[in-house]
Amino acid sequence: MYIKMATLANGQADNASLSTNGLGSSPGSAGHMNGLSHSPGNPSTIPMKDHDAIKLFIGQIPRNLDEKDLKPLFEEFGKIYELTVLKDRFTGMHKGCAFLTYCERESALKAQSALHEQKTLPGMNRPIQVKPADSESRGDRKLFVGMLNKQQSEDDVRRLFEAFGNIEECTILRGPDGNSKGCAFVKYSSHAEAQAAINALHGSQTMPGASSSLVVKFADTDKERTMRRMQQMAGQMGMFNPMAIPFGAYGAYAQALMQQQAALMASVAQGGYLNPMAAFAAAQMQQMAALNMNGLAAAPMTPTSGGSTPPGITAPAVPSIPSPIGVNGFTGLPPQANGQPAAEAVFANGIHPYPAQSPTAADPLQQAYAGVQQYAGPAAYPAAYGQISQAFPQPPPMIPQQQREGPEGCNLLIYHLPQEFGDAELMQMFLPFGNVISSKVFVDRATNQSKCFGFVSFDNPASAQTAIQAMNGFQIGMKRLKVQLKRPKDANRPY
DNA sequence: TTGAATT
Repeated sequence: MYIKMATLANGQADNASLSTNGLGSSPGSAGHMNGLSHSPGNPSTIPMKDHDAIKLFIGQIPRNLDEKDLKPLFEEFGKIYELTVLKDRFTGMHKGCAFLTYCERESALKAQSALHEQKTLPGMNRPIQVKPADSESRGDRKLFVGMLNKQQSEDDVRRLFEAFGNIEECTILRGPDGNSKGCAFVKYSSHAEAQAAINALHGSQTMPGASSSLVVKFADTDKERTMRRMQQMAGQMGMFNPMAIPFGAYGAYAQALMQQQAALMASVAQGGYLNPMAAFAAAQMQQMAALNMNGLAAAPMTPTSGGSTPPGITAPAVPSIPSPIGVNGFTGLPPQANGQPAAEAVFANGIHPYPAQSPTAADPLQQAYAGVQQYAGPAAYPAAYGQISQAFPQPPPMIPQQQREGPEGCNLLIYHLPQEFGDAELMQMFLPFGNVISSKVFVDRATNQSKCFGFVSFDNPASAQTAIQAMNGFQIGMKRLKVQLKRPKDANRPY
C-alpha cells in the first residue's frame, strides 16, 4: 500500500522534473500537468494528504505568477500537497486561477478563512478567491436568477431566497459600470434547497420593470456556457453558420459544420494571416467540436496540423456518420440527478427547452423567452429532420433561383440579420422549415452593404408559420431576429 | 437574462 503510493508519487515527481527542464514541453500538455509537485527522491519526504483533504480553487491570480511564486503565499497555512496553475489547453495561457490541495484538511480551512476575499494580488481589481473547487461540491446547487429588477440588491435577492435553504453565495451580475444586469447567481448548501427555491419561485412573480416573470433555474453547466459563448462569438465575428444553431440538438450535423468551420479557420490562421482572433476562435471551435463528440474520437485537427490544408470549403475530416440521431453527442448523457427526463439532455447543446421545473408559468412563449433561445425543439420540425436525414453530411441543396414571391401567408419579413448575411445565408437559415422559393437580403445601393433585413418565401403557409415560431426572437450575437409575415401588397394601403 | 477563473 505505502509502496504503491510512493511509486505513484515518484512517477509524478519524475513528470514534474521533466516538464520543468524548459525543453520540448509544449504549452498545454506536459507543461501544466504538474505545477508544484511532490519532492522527488527520499520517500520519507513524499507528502501524503488526508483522506478528507479539500481541493481549493484559487481565483484572481495575476497571470505573471506561477506555481513557485504562489507557493510561499500558501505554504504558511500548511504543507502543500499539490498546486497547479490552470492553463489554456491550446495556447498555454495562464488562466488566472489555480487548484491547491494541502496535505491536511485543516490547512485548507485555515487558508480559506485567512485569504478568501481578504487581499488583492498586485494588478488585480478583485480580491483573491480561495474556496473549495467545484469538483468538491455535491451536485447542482447553484441557481441562475433572471428577470430581476435592476434596482434589486444582493440583500433583496437573499431575502427572496433565504426561506428555502442556506445561501452560501449570492451575487448580482453587474456590467462594468456597476449596473445590475437584472440577473444573479444564488448558491445553496444543497441541491434539494436549490430545487425547492425553483419550485417556489420560478415564474412566481414579475418584478417591476422586468419584461417577464422571475426566472429561477440551475445555472448553466460548463458545456452550456461554452456553447453559449461560442454562439455569441460566432455571431459577433460574422462566422455564424446558420445551420449549426437551429440543428444544435442534432449534434452530428452541427458538429460536421463546426469542424468544417474550425478546420477552415485553423488553416486560415496557419496561412500567414496572423490574426490572433482567428486563431483563438479556431481553438474555441475545436474545443466545442470536441465537446460535442462526447467521447467519440474527434477528427484530428490541432492548430498545427493544418499547414498544408488549402483554405477551401471541404473539411478534411468530417466523420461519416450514419444517423444524426444515433450519434447525437448528448443522448449518451445520463439523466440529471434532479430527476429531469433524459430527453432534456438532448437540448444541452446551448438550446434549452422550456424549463421543466415550472409548475406556475403556463405561457410557453414567455418561458421560451426566459430560456436562452426562443426555439421550440425538434418535435416541431419534421421538415427539418427530413432535410437532415436526406442531406447529411452535405449542406442542404442550394438551388439558384429567381426572386419570386409565394402565396399570401408564405412570405416572411426578417429583421436584424447579421450584417454579413447575403441571400444564400438567409436561404440556408430558413431551409430547415420548408421549401424556400426565394430569399432576398436588402442591400444599400450606394454602399453595397446589407441593410440587415430581407424576405424569405416558402411555397406553403405552414412552413412560414413554423419558421416564424422557430426563428422569431432567435439570438445571433447581440441581436435577436424579428421574423414576421410580410404584409400582403394591398393590405393597410387605403390609397 | 449565465460571473473573472474550475484541471
